[in-house]
Amino acid sequence: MAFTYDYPHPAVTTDIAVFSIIEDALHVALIERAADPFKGSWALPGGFVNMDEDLIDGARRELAEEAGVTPDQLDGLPFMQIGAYGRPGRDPRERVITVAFLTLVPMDRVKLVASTDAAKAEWFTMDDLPPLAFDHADILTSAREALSKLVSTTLTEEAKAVFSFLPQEFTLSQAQTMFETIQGQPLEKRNFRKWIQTHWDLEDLKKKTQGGRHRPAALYALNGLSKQS
Amino acid sequence: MAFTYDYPHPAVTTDIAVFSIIEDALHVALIERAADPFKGSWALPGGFVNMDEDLIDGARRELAEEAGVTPDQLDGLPFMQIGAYGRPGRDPRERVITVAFLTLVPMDRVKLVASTDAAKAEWFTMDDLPPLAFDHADILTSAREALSKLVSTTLTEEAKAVFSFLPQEFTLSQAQTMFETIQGQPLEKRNFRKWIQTHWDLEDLKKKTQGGRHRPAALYALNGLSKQS
DNA sequence: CCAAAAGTGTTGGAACTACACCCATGA
DNA sequence: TCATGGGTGTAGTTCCAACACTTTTGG
Repeated sequence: MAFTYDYPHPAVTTDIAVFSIIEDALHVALIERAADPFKGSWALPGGFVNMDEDLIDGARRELAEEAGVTPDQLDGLPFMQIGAYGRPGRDPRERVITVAFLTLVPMDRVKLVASTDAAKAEWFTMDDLPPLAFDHADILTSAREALSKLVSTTLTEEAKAVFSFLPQEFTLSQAQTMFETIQGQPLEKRNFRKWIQTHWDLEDLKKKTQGGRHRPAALYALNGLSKQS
Repeated sequence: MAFTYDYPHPAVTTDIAVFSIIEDALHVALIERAADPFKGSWALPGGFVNMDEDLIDGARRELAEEAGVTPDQLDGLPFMQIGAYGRPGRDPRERVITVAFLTLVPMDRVKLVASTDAAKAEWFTMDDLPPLAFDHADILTSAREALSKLVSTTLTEEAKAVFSFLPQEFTLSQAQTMFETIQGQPLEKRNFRKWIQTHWDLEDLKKKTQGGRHRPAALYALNGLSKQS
C-alpha cells in the first residue's frame, strides 16, 4: 500500500532516553540496531510515529516494542519532551524529524529485553558510552542536561520525576545517593537532610529498614511538593 | 507532482512566537489566516518545513514570508525551540506535527507586513489576545512561560536573548522596564541596579542620553555573561 | 523653581555552607 | 567488640528584600 501527498513529507520518529541508576551510577538504555542504517550500532530506542497516536504515546509504544519494557512497567512513569531534532541528512534514508523524550525508571523494576528491530537491549553507564547512531549522541547530551536541570533549578511539579528513580519507600541515604548521582557531585549529609525535609513533602512511614549489619534507617515516601516555593 | 511513501507520513510545520515590547507591554506578532482551515482566525506565523532545510531555518523563512520581516531584521536574533506539538487532530486537514520556536525582536526595529498566506499581520498585547487557530493558544502559553523562565532562573548563555528587546545602547531604566515587563511584576530600583551589575557584564559606554527634560541617563551595552555563576 | 527621571547605601532576615561526633545493628 | 552506615546542631557567610532622599536636566 502506498501513501501519496501533493508535497513532500518528512518522516517523524520519537527517541527515548531511558535513565536509571544502577549501582550508584547513572545508566541509559540503548539498543543495538538490527537493521540498516547503522546496523550493529547502538542507539536510543525509538521509531516511527503512528498517524493516530500522540507523540508521547508513540514514545511509550516504541519503548515497549524495542526494549521489551512492558506497559505496566511504564505506568506512571514521567515522559518529558526534550525537543525536536530535524537536521537534514541526520538519517541517510530520508528526511526524518525526531522528537526526543526522557524518562526515568526505578532502581528496582528494570528489565530490558531485545525485541523487534533490536538485536540487543542493554544498560550503559553514562561514563562509558559506545558510539551512537544518527545524532543520538547530541540528543543524549541534551537529555543528560535536562535531567541535571530538573534537580538543580527551582522546585517544580516536573522535578518530582526524579523520585521515580527511588523505590516507593526509601531512606534518606538512598535519596542522597540519587541526587549525588544525578548532579555528579557529593553532597553534605546533614545539609542534604535539612534541605530535602524542608523542600519536599516527605511522609515518615514510621518504619525502619532491617537486615543491614548496621543501624536501621527510617523509611519515607514522597507526598508532594511542599507549599512554600 | 506527487510524492509517494510506503508508510503514511505526517506533515511537519514550524510556528513562531515573536515577542516584542511595545510601550512597556509584552506583545506577540499574529497573522490573520487568509486560507482555510481557520480562515479569518488569528494564528502564530509558521508553515511547512522544506525537505532540505533545518527546522530553525524553516522557522526563519516562514516568519519572513508571512509577517514580512526581512531577513536582515532577523539577523542575529535568537530562535529558541519550545517543543513539538503533535496531538492527532490538531489540524483538520491531515496529521500535522509542529515544532514551535520563540524569538524576541528589539523595541525599535519592528515592522510587520502581511504577505503570502496572511491577510494581516499585527502586534497584540499579551493581555488581550484574540482566539487563536489550531492549538496555538497552548503553544503561546508555553512560549510565555519559557520566556519568563529565561529571566527568572539561573543565568545562562540563552538568557542573553532577553537583551534582544533592548537597543544596543540602553539605560538601566530601560533594562529594568524590560525585566519588569517580562516577569510581569515591578522591581525595586536600587536592588535591580545592584543585581544587573553583578550578574551581567555591562559595559559603561561613558555616554549619556540627552533630550529628555530630566537628568540624563548613563548608557550601557551588554558584553557577555559575568564569570561567576 | 518645578516636573521628571536618574542615581545612590544600609540593615535585617533567610538560605546555604562547613564541620565532627555518637548510635544501633549484625557478625 | 568491631565494622558499617544512620543520625544529629551550630556558627559564619552570602544573597536578597525593604526602604527615602538627592541630583541633573529642560521648560
